[in-house]
Amino acid sequence: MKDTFYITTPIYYPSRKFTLGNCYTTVICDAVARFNKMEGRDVFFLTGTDEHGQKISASAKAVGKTEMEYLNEMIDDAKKLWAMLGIEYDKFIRTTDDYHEKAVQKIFKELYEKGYIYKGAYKGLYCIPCESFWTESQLVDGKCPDCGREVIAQEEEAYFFKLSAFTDKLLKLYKENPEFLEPQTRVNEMVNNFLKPGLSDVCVSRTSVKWGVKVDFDPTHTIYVWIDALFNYMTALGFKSDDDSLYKKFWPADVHIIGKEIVRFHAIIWPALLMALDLPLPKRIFGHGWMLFGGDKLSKSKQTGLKECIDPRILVPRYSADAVRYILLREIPFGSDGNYTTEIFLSRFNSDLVNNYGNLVSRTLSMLKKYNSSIIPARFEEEEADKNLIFTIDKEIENVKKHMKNFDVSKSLASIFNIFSSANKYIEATEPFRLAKDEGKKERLQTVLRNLLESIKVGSLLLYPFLPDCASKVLEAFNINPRKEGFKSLNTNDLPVGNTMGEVSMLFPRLDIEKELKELSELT
RNA sequence: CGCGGGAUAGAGCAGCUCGGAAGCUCGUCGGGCUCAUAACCCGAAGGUCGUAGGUUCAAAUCCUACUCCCGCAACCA
Repeated sequence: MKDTFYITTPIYYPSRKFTLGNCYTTVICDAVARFNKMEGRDVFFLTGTDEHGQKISASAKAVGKTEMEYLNEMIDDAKKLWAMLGIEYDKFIRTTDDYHEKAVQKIFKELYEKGYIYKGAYKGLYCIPCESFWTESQLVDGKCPDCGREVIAQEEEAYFFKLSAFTDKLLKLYKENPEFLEPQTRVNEMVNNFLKPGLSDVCVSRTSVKWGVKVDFDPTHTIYVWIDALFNYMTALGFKSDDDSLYKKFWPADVHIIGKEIVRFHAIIWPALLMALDLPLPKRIFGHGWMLFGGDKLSKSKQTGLKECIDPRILVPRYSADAVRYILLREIPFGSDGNYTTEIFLSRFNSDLVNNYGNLVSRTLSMLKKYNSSIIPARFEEEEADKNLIFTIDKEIENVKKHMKNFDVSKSLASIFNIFSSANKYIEATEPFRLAKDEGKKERLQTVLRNLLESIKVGSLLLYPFLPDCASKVLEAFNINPRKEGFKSLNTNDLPVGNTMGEVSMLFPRLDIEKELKELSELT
């Protein structure tokens, strides 16, 4: 039986249109999912939306729509966005899906029956006109952050989950499984901030929130976010439904990729809930950093008023999905934050995609056509420069595999582009354009061309999970279908001698950065 | 003394675990090449490695104190 690989994005909250930040997480997952498919695993890639809670009701109301009308439009937009970016998910779960709601009710009841959920009182600061509870820190000048009116201390009946019972078990989990939560710095944060002081029980139902899943044995209560949202990772596979074959096949998840702001819920509440039900825990949780825009996190409320044009709905049609995927995957270092500006985006586009990769493909195929009628040549005697190139390629293949085990997409891309860069240097070292002028150097010329083709083939295969469109285009010229063949040709010596190479049209057009900056600023 | 991360060339970063001649990418300047999308290759300039002390033959790296920036701080999606 094939290895399985189950990977998830968080379920995003559609209270506003999705941002480049949401795209970041999703594109990482897509690249990791595709990479694992290429390595031959049976992959299941889940994404979706968290559709309950007060804010959804409020957002719907603000535009004069019912919750479902509003949500359907948002989800439609989200799915279009994922299609635009080439996201190939296997399932899109919505927490308003019928099967999910039913499963959540069963899970809630089971936790209650096992004694992990009990009834208590939720105390908070309440704004009567907004019907919302706020915490001390959320208040603006001591008033409701939404409407600016006075809040009053109030309490309501609520169910609580006995999170406090899991402090030691979680400490043990982190200690025994250093891979469970990464990067390591997130573990320190969790341990120092939450586990060492001891966990408190968390509120898992509300009577004041109406838009959500009802507690079936106590319908004045709505199940609050934790249990509703976190269990999507299992209900999406049919957990607690009539057909749980996917659940049996894929759970536990190989990795939940999440943003660092929700590490706490995934690394503390989620495993505790699963422990309470004696269910297997996800194998790994990876909390990535943020894409910063001029030093700020792109919160949904800050979308407007930015100088940069950061709307993927504008950037993708203008520069291609691959270009946007590239900047997202390349610019943010492993696990920490990274800066985004339009200049960085455009300059990486030109220097990496156009000059390094695009131009390498273009100059190589042009020489092959001129000097060898586009026919794939054989290798003859190997020289020092050839050995160095092949050595670099073999080394980088291993590096990419190693980095991808740790979800380090940025370093993986750096390794891949090092192959292209080495190939460009190899051209200078071997000067095939000069060899072509000397009849006696025909074999040498063929060897050089062959090595260049192998470099491009290997680099493009590795690149496919990250930039599927341009890589497919190049691989097509080699008559390779990555979807079918995976990494079968991931070596430097299997191109069939005598086959004719296909043509590759320009992969990325060179951009005039000044002009683009000007035009983009006019769009915003 | 709440917790964590950061401060290294004009910009963005690596190096710090296990001290031993300061590195990468982009930008700038000079040169080369001509197969290529004015691209590619080579070279150069540019840094008191946040500040002040300490340990050491030797500190970006270890220790102490301090300054500044960022995130988190419990029901925030």
